[in-house]
Amino acid sequence: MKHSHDKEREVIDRLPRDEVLADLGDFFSVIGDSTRIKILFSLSGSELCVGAICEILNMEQSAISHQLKVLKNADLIRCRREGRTVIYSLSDGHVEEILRSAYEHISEEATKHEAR
Amino acid sequence: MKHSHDKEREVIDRLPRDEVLADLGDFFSVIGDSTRIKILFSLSGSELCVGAICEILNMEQSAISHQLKVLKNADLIRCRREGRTVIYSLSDGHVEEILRSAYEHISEEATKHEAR
DNA sequence: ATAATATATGAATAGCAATTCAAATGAACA
DNA sequence: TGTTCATTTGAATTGCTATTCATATATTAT
Repeated sequence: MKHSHDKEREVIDRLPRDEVLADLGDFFSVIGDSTRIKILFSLSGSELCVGAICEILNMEQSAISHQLKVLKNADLIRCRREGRTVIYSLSDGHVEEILRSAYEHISEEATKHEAR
Repeated sequence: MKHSHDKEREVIDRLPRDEVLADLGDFFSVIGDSTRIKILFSLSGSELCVGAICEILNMEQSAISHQLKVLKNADLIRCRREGRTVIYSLSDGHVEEILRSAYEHISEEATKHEAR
């Protein structure tokens, strides 16, 4: 007969490595902030300079700059300088895909709740 | 000639509603924690009772219970009682899809960095 | 009813993270 | 060079959150 802890062993064995799990957590916590989510959605479809993002989100420039740095460190966005302005854009399409997928998930949950 | 703020107006107009953005932020911050990520991965493929999750993550029961509650409030997992044990499982396949998609994103980023 | 097992809950603590404020950097221009 | 505009940076503050500890609830067995 199987030992009672065999099942747990198996689960542990097919868990991704700790480093990967930490990276995943980091990734999601970066996009798990409404300010950064807004920035990402703003950048999806159009690159923007810092000042424009400030006006769109109606937030102080310093706050935006700090958050842009977080997004950049996580490789979710990139930037290029053009004269005195710095223009930010999404670094690849993967982020948009994940946002869209989660957006659908949220929408489904919402309709489920409405149905009650 | 177009007013310089027209572009920003357009971006604002096609931004999801504030409530949706907040929900998205909440969703990602729920899965943006390595403990909760581990729980979700553990539950993907096998339902588990609280005690088993504690052993798998090697964490105190109370900490696990608190995090299970967060995941349950976010509708990411559900549970049923069976005798004195409570068995948790993922609430739908959407979560696994998002995890997998992010997992791929992380992996790609990792290889990009190695290539440098 | 009492004990034992499994899980949940509430309060407290400690660490982290978002924003603000003040100052610094970088680029264009007079 | 000095000035202005656009953005970044660092320090300080404030609010949030994960964990721990102690306790409560629920289920089963004696």
